Amino acid sequence: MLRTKTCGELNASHVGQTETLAGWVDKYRDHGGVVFIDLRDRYGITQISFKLDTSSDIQELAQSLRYEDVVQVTGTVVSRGEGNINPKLPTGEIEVAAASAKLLNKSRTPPFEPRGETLPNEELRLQYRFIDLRRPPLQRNMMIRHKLTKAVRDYFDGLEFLEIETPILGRSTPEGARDYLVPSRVHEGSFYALPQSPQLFKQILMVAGYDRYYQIARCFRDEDLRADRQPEFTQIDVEMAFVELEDILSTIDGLVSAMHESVRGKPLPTPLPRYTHAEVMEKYGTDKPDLRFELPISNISDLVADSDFGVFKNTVADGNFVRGLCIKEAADKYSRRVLDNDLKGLVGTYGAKGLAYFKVTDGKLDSSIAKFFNDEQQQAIIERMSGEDGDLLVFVADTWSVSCAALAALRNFLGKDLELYDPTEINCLWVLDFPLVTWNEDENRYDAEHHPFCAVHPDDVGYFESDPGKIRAQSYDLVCNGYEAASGSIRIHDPATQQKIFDLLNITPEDAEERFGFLLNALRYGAPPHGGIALGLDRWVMMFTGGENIRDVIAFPKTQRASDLMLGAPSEVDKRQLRDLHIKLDLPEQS
RNA sequence: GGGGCGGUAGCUCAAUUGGUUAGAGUACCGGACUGUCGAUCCGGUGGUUGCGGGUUCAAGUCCCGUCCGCCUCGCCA
Repeated sequence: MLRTKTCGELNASHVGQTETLAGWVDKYRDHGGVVFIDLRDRYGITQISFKLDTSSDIQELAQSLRYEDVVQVTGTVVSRGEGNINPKLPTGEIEVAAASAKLLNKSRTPPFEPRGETLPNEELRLQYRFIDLRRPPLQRNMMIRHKLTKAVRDYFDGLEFLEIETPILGRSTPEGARDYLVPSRVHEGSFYALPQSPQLFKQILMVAGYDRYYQIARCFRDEDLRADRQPEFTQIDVEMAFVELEDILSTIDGLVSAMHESVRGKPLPTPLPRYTHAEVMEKYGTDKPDLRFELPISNISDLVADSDFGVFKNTVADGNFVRGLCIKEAADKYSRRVLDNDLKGLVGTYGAKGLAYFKVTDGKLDSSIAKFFNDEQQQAIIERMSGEDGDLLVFVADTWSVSCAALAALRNFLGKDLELYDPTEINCLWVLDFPLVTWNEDENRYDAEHHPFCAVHPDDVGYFESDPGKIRAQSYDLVCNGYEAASGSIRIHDPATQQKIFDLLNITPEDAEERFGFLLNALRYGAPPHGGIALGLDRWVMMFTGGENIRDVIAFPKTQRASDLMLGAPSEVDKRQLRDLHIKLDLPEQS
């Protein structure tokens, strides 16, 4: 070893010992006769002092050290003594008085310094990811990620789950997200697809008798990116046989609690609260509400159907909805300009045509449109929304889905802007009873809400012919801090029911055989009842680190246009490679 | 595909209504300094203002196009 200790572990108890450290120059302070180097590794920072009269041959080296040089230092651990202690460092009571030192590697002047408080733009950080990753905040994120995955493995190991890997080179299925394709050299003109998830494999593992499976699985989806979405990401993938919905939920309750304990030192209270899909859509306008704060949506459609305010009245008459939020003590928080521009603009991105608002003043509504509502209507609205003087009431009048999307977005904005919650809290809830299918207006057919292998709620089997939109699925989402943090379902385990679903989704038996034949075939050979779930590991790490960006919890993430700025990927390839694959490019004309 | 924000020294930023030689901090280079920890002090180097056009006596600034990064709508079974 080139070191005897790390830069984070020396303290007053080591005084007098001779130790060797190795690390990066985090900071240098050259006083002529004495040079101080803050030596950094991922364990911490230790100050090295070079007294230049003691040994002249290290003088030149000590004074030549610059940011990010890699050095090895041997010396005596000495107490810094009164007045020289640095309380900001865990190692601040001591320093290593260098007796000898060796430059292990000189660094070019780095484009930015890991210790800097102001970060350079993200383009540069991604290009020099190896320097960005030296920053203590990112190192901390990687450590939290490690802790979480270890907690996951320990938890499942304790329950006799097997960790089983599934292929990366798979087969394309037209449903769902766009696939990443890999051309086959051997099979001319054919392509593998990278897995969007190990969904079909894990079901087949159940048929194969591996009744408790998990995997920390890489998944790939060729869709546009977001702050919480990368083209390649990691799922904690779980499947269990001989279980019912309740068993999955309680297993995952335990997992999430164990994850929380591993990072935060204490378990989460379980069982985690449960809501129905209908309930959260009504109350929060989204299937992934952030319940670190309340701020519920109220529906006042019935109260304003007969008002003189045309917008509200006509909306209700068209069978649509007037819904809104009561923002406590916010009457003076947002100016008319902010309401009319910023907040209206916010709901506008979700299709809302306007944002109506009132202040509650002297027990009445106060705004330019208040005159269209009589006393009785005003009182009813205030009462419905539990309004009090000083509150701000805001409304969106639109279709159900637009009012949901707009108010959910507004609610999230307000929660953050008004600091309605503790940002370090981890708040989880289950959302149950999703609809099995949703009507696709464009394609004139039903689409699977979760995926086509999802079992039906036993009470709703009767709706297949009468009203498929009413069928509830045996599916469940785990929502955490407003993110979809896990999603799963009990699966269909007999081919006949599976075909019934395919019929509903307009997938013919021939289509089904073509696309999922291998699964259908497996189901015919003794498939046990089974179900599972997948957790988005990156998002969980992000929540536990308190971050809002998934790139900060992935060692080598991609940009919004899915490129790796460090690697320069994707890249063009050699003509010969294309020839081997029988691929000819047909690129759009460059202007 | 749509909307928004950004790109000026290695880095973080500034630059009035379009007007002198594009500045500051930091880094870097040289010098001074024996107790600093954002060390300090003195001096210096460093610019294709993302790229390409255009308007103008004059463009970092205005116009058109384009590239890159971020946020977002659509998209993500």
